[in-house]
This record gives sequence, C-alpha cells and structure tokens, in this order.
Amino acid sequence: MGAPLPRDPIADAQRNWESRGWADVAGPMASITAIMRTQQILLARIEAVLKPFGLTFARYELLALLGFAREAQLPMNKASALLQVHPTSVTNAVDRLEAAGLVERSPHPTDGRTTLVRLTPAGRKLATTATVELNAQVFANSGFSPTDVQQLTRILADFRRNAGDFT
Amino acid sequence: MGAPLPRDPIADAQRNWESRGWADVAGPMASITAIMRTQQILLARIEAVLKPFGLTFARYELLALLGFAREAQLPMNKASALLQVHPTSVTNAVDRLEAAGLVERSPHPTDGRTTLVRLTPAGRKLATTATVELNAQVFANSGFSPTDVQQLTRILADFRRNAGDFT
DNA sequence: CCCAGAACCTTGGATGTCCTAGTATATTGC
DNA sequence: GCAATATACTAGGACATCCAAGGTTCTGGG
Repeated sequence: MGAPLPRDPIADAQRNWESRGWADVAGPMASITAIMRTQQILLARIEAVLKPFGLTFARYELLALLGFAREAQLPMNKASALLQVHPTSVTNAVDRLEAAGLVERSPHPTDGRTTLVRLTPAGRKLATTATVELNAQVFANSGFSPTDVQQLTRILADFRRNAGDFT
Repeated sequence: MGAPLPRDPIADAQRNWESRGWADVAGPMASITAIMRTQQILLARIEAVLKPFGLTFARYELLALLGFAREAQLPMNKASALLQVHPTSVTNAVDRLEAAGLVERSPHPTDGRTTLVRLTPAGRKLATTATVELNAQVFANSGFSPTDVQQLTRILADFRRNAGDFT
C-alpha cells in the first residue's frame, strides 16, 4: 500500500504506552496490534491468489471445508460452527457460490429447518485447484520459520481454547 | 456465537491437509488460519469495549494515533501510512469522527492537496477514556502469558519487517 | 394433543476494507 | 514558463462481518 516505514509503528505505539504510564499492558497491546496487522497482510496475500479463481477467502474456506466433509456436504449451521463465523456470513457465501455453480442447496431429509450445502463437481475441482495454488504461493513461503510455526500453533491454540472456541 | 466445539477445527484442518499429501505446508496453513481466527476473537472483544463510547476499532486507532501526535494533528496521508490502511479507510473514519465532534479537518498551510486532522478537546478526552478501558478490559487480561507476548512480538515483528511494513 | 419456546435460515441495515476513477494541487523537466 | 507526471483526497462500488428481526419447522411439557 506504500513504501516501508522507517520505523516499526507498533513498536512506537508500545513506547508511547509506556511513556503514558501504561507500561504494564504495553506488551500485550503491541502483540495484539501486531496480530491485527499480520492478519491483514496474510489476508491480502491469500485474496490475491484466489482472485483469478473468482473466489474470496470466505468462499474458499467454505469450499475447502466441504471438500473434506462426507459426501462433500454439510448443514449450513454445521458449516457456520466449524468455520466459526456468523450464520449470515455462511448464507452470504453460499448465495454467491451457488450463483457460480460451485455448490448447491438441498433440503435436509428429516429436519425441515435445516438446509444442506453440497459441492458440485465444478466446486470440488476448483477447491482442489485453489488449494494447490494457495499451498504453493502462500503457505509454502509463509514468512514463518518452522520454529515460529510451532510456537504460533501452540500459543494460538492455547488462546483459542481459553477463549471458548473448543475444549 | 455458539458453544465450544468438541475438537479444534484448525487442528482437524491440519490433519486433513496431511492426509491429502500436503503435509509440507500443513503447519504454516494451520498457523495462518489460527492467526485469522485469533484476530476475529480479539477484534470482537475490543469492539465490545468500545461500543458504549460509540467507537469502532478503526475509529479508536485513529483517535489514539492523533493523541500521540504533536499538536494532536496529522495529515491524512500520514495517518494512512502509520495505521497501514488504505487512504479511503481514513477518509471514512474521519468522516464519522468529525460528525461526532471528535476530530476536525483543516487545510494544510502550505500544501493545498493535503488535509490535516486534529483532535478536538472532546476527542482527546474520549481517546484517553477509551484507552484506559481497553487497557483494563482487554490488554490486562489478554490471554497471552508474558512469555507468549515476547514470542509473539518477536515472530510478528520479523514477519512484518519481512513483508515490507518497515525497515 | 397442542401451544410455547427453541432452532434454523434469510433479509435488511450498519460498518469497515479495498479498488477504481475522478478532481485538485505540486513538482519536474524540457 | 508550461506541459507531463506525481501526489492527496474523495466518491462510488464490491465484499465480508455482525446484529436485529421475521418466517418456518421442531421439540417438550402440561
């Protein structure tokens, strides 16, 4: 979005916090701000790879999830829970994927309230293609060393468990 | 958004990647996905604290940045660079903060292209109040141990530098 | 058996982010 | 000095996320 800054803006913020008498929380503040920024960078990289396929990250995640599901299908509410996003976000993603012919909705055989989403053959194919591309262009050169990956995985899993994501 | 899941969905995804023959990138994939999810959780906590003040995280960040600037003012493009967001996002945030009487726009004295944004007294006061609240309710109990904070700071700073955020 | 409460999905609204394009002002180069 | 290029901000559009509200279908207790 612009040229590199001469200084780390987050490190500056941490110093500002300390000089204001908030030194006790300056470290966590900086870590959290860094997570926000890192997420933006990673999301931008991912979306750049997915754009040629007409996919966004949200839609890709749903395709990938369905690709690993039995019969390549899931109830909407199950998808919402596993992706950990609001049900309306799933509705939105399915609307667009369905319009693109990548998934199909069908009524649940026994529960009239729930709707099943299933990959079409085209959806299955695209899910694989897009994943291969993401693996090669983003995950293979993530910018994290193997040690970093291990530490991140541990730290963030602890955090997510503590936040109530899973038990 | 829902009850805790019985299993970590990201760990499941990692296993799925491995069983598909993508074991070499399964670790980074899981780390990156965990960053995405962690960012969502943290953002939700922050916005919950800011909501009573009529602020969002984007608007708060701008207020906080101005609070540390000389004269409590900055050119729009400088704010965009330091917050590392698109210029239109700053325009959007300033529009709303200005409507709320928290910041003011003024023309740059020598460069007719640039606009300065400055905190109003109300804006300065709210910035401090909101920060104290965020410190107490989010950063003081971040969910990261002091060791985690150190490791995160190091890993994410390396990543951001490598991504071209700063030198 | 039936109705109240719960569960599931969708619609509509608010916000934020980015991109593209357009307007206005500076700066550069011939 | 003037035209070409670059920079700064803003308007409009596409997407995603969440919340609130509404319609439909289940489930359970009386």
